[in-house]
Amino acid sequence: MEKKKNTIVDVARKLNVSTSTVSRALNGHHSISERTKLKVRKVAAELNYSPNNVAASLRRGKVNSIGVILPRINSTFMSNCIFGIESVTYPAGYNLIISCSNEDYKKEVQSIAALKASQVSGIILSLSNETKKTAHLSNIISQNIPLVMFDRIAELLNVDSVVNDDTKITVQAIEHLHAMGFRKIAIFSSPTHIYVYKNRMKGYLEALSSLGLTLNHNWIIENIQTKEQAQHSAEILFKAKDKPDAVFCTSDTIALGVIQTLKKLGIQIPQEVGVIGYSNDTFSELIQPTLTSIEQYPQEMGVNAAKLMLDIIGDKNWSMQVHKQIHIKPRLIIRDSSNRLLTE
Amino acid sequence: MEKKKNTIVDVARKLNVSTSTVSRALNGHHSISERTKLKVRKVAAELNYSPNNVAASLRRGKVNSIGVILPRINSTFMSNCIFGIESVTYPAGYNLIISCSNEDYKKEVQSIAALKASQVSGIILSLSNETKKTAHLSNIISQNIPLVMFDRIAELLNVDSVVNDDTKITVQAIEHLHAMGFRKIAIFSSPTHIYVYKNRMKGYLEALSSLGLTLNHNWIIENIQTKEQAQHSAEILFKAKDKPDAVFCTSDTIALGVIQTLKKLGIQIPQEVGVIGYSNDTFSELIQPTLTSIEQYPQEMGVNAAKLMLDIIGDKNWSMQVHKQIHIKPRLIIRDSSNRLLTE
DNA sequence: CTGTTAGCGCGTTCAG
DNA sequence: CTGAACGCGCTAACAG
Repeated sequence: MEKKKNTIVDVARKLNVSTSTVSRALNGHHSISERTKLKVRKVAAELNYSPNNVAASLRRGKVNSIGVILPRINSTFMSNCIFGIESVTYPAGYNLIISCSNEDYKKEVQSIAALKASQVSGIILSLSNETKKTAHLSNIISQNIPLVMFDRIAELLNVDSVVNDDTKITVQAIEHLHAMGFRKIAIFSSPTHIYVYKNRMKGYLEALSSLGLTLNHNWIIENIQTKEQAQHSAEILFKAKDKPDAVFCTSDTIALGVIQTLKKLGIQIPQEVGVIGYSNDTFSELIQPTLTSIEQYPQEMGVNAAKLMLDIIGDKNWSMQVHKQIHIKPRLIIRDSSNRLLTE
Repeated sequence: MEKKKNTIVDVARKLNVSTSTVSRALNGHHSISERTKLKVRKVAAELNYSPNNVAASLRRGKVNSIGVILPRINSTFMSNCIFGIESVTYPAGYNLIISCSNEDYKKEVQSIAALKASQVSGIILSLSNETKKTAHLSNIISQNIPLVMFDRIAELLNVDSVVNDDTKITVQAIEHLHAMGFRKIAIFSSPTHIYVYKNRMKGYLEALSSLGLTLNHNWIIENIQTKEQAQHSAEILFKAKDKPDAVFCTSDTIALGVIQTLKKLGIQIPQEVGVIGYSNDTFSELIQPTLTSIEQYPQEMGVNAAKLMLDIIGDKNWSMQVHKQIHIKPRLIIRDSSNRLLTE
């Protein structure tokens, strides 16, 4: 019953060859005859032999796994990123060790340490909300462990990364609102110390300035993280005297909250107020009114982050000094919530 | 620059102690004085020493990772399951190696082999659509590698598992339709060779029989996998003479397709036709009409699958002969798409 | 409380 | 084309 697992020694013994021969045969070494390879494979299968990657990794000094640390795992955006990453790393023979920081700085630091201890070939990372220090990342870099960041990157750190052109697409979104006749545009944003939200805010401000729209500080709502917070802030804003006529939101969830509040207050969308979201979540084309949003191509982001990682791992002359940044171009998807032309 | 990583030997040398002392100190062994522990930790930090888990795992004969194989990774249901799993395995000190079978039998088999080679402590699995043979699983079991299945389990295999009471909740859903006055109830189902769909179909048939409703074979649509297929089949069904007055769908995506077709055909929901989905996807409460659906508590399923796994791993006298099955009770969430009382 | 010794399973020299 | 010998970094006996 409780027989021990067969090792390479068992296979070798049964064939009366050395373990080196078995090792080479199973790894497809060219200096082994086809006949021997066949025999070895046959016996290995008979014994239900499965190579011990732990031992192999120790010997090789190299592990076939890549670590991934994400702020969340159960969001449309992030799960599609993972999907993209996996589609590249799996065919390349890498395991994916996934860790979720839960937007918690401490857990992010611990996860980094755990992955480092596991000797992963590299780490793909998107920062948690709470991460403001980056010593844990500098540490990784100084140890020559390949690091690729995506979406929420650490701007000041010199690493390979995959990002959206958040600023540019936000400018485009605001221009679209302007073209639809909206002039009093508010923004509901998640915390702007985070790279992507900082850039969206930047785009908002740039667009307002270049379009000659007045900037009203009461219309800049930051630190919105949940639908409930969005509803709350929207209720206050739209009951005030000085109301905006459009809201640019840095996520679809926020936009959903805004829309729900506007409906509750009996405000017509988009006739009275236009709304734009961000991320193109599944529900955005299903709600009433359908939500104008920004497609970020998360799967593509994952694919590119993984490719970048494989490039680094495979590149013997990889220099810490040179870094690539891949820009994935997002797309503004215009739907009813901002489209006055449809209704007037 | 390219200095080699510090090992336990470097730490020991610097302190003029043995490697065992360092090892024990860092692992919190009780027979080491606090003073020594402190000194060791200090020097380890100075040298930026990070233990090599690969070597430790080889020595211990035990790896601190758990493998997870899922048919998909970017679905609300599955990503919430992962979230639940991670919330249990992380605090217990396990890495999560995630692999996506992409509903492909071959990839599932390969992933099993890869995880086995990685010496994972156990495997948590939900079957791919295409999996009909289970030799790869029997193999795992025969090697005493803990296996926990959830949701789409292999019924004939004797393993620990976490499931919903699909049959019972489906009966309840059909009874609800009956209570709302629907009598001609159709079913749109994904392939019924898969455990969960088989049970939903079973519940449908049981309920029809016990309620004394006539069973019309034209109203049993199987093998629906996508929204488009659902739309197509709904179009045919609702243009036919012999129309049902309600549709029970085995997923929200299918229900969405049905609803879209009904709207297109100008059929009133729920006045003329009632619709029920399955999974309680985010969009189900956001569409028009809001969709009656079944909450499966995916996060709970993940949590329980992970707990089951830790139990097995921790249990020295674990017997292959005894298996637990945890039932997560789903909940019928009644919304407008089936609720005639609201509208009549 | 600490040190010595041995070996986990494999891949890779170096010899033939 | 194949074998012998070594050691990757660590932990667990055993010994003091």
